[in-house]
Formats: sequence, structure tokens, C-alpha cells
Amino acid sequence: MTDGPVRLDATAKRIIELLQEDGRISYAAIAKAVGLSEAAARARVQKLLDSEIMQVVAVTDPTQVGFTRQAMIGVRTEGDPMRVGDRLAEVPEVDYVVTTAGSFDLLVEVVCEDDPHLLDVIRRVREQEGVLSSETFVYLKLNKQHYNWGTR
Amino acid sequence: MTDGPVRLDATAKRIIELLQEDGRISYAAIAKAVGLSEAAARARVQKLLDSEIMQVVAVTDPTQVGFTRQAMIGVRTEGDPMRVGDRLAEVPEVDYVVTTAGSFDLLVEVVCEDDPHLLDVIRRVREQEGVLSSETFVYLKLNKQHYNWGTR
DNA sequence: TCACAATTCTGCGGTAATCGTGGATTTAAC
DNA sequence: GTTAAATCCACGATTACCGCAGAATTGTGA
Repeated sequence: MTDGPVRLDATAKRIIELLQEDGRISYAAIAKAVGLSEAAARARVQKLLDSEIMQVVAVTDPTQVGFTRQAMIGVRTEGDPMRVGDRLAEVPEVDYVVTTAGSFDLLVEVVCEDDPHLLDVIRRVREQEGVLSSETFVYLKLNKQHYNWGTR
Repeated sequence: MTDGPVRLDATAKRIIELLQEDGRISYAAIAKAVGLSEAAARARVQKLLDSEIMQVVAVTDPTQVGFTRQAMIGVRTEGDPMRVGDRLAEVPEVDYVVTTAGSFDLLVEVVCEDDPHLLDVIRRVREQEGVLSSETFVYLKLNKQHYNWGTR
């Protein structure tokens, strides 16, 4: 998140791909797949986690775990969009923030319990300094969500 | 993805939250945290995975693993947006599709290697039957990405 | 090219976690 | 109240995890 681009060799990429398929695969299985000792594979994984290139986490469809309202908010800003984006990232209900080129400067995904909650979050976003306007896209259905795009 | 809403008890929710923090936490640690035997905790996790309520995976910032171009594509459709969304979900470069209410019917996130690749993906999206128009937001920076929103 | 330092890897032993199974317990349906 | 299904626990055999010491590799500067 903070560092610049990091060099990843073929082994690191292969390890990432294995964990993209199954985040709970054992170190021993990783080692066998990439041709390293188990200890070396473990060190590699730990380094990838420590450097924040990769995180291994449980991902859920929020609507299945009690968050009935999700939305993407397109935001137009004045001043430095990244600065505004970093501040919006601090809002707990915000799980995803990207700075973009296009008719929005920022795209902000939020996870809420219900409509009043969403309304409150939108209000807080719009109050943020540097936010000129926003447009909300309420999620009706999550059609696809995957993470195994591999590496290049 | 296919089934309706599934009932999650407090234990299941607690397990999900633990795995949202650390996808590689041991079954034994989960068992201790939720007050079950190790075997029971393992069975619960397996059930959550099998039912596709939860997936445990490695998540990366695509720009760090060789995908230099990412974008969100806002799509306006005719006909059933979900149908179009499900078809767009089959495009390999598409990693995220949601049906929304607002000035776009669908939001489609794509992961590409470079500009020509992105251009080609956009072309394929626009050619899709039922797609009236689209607007592309090229990602400049990923400010935040997290998954530990918990459960309710 | 060589020497030196830093990093990475291997092998291994002790400890802990995983996995399967059988039987007890709880839950749900009628 | 009875039955069936689901869930849980106990436990042993297997496998994985983890830390460490030394070897091998990589990278750097003279």
C-alpha cells in the first residue's frame, strides 16, 4: 500500500496463484508445488504477507452475513483526489476506495446494515472536505466475485 | 451464489470474523476462540466453504502482481440486467460484477495487463448482447481494500 | 575476477495441528 | 414421545508447523 512496485520472481507468483485458489493450502503442499523445502516456502509466504503484497482472508458475500445494503459511491472532488480518497478510506463502513480517471475521481464501496445506515454513510461521505458531489449505486445483486486472476 | 439466504448462528459468524482477520489461523485456535472441539470447528469451516458462504483466498493489489491496468466499467443495459451481468461474469478478465440501481445497471470490474488488453476487454463488453452503453473508469490508485467488515 | 556480506535455502527434530472415525448428544419434525 | 438427522466430542495415527544451524546462492564493491 505504501511501497512502490516490488519485484516478484516466478516462484513468488506461483505461490500467490496457489493461495488465490485455496488460502488454506498447507506449506508442505506449496513447497512440493514450487520445488522448495517446506521451510523456504513458509518464509516466502511470510514475506509476501509482511510486505503486504498479499493478504490471506475470508471473503464473504456481505448480503449473506447480514449486511443488506451495499453500494458504490462515485465521488467528484476538488483538490487532490488521492488525499480525499485516503481520508474516505478511514470511514469504517468503507471497504474499497480507488482513485480513477473518468467522470468520477473516486469510487468508494460501502457496506451497510440497512437503508438508514447507508443514508448516514452517504451523508458522512458528502460532508468530507474536498468532496464536490457524489452519486450512489445501490447494489441489487452480486453476480460475480473472484480473486484468482493469477499473476503476470 | 445459487442458494437463498442461509441461517448463520453466532458461532458461524464468529468463525467468519476470525478468518476475515487471518485466513490461515489454525482450526485449533478457532476451536478455542469459539468454544468447540477442534474437529467441530473444522467441520464448521468446511461447511461454510462448501456452501459458498465464505471463501478463504489470497487477495493482492493487482498492480503489484503485473496487472497494470484495472478499471470499473459502468454498463447500461436493455432487458434483464442480471442476465447480462451473468454473461459478463463469464469473461475471464472480469473479476467483479454487481447489478445496481442508479444511472448504471451494472458495475463491472476488470483486470488487464496493459492498455491494449483493456481496450480489447472493453470492446468485448460492449459487443455483449443487451449492452446499450458503457463508461470506463481507469484505476489510478487503489487506496483501500479490506474484507474484515465482520458480520451482523 | 575475487572476496565479503546479506539473503535464501536445506535438513532436521520437537511440538502442535490435522484428519478420520465411532459413538454420544442435541436438534428438529411429526 | 418417538424417530431421524444433524452436530458434537474423544482420541489415535498421520502430517504439518516452526525454529535453528549450517550450506548454498546472490549481490556488491574493490
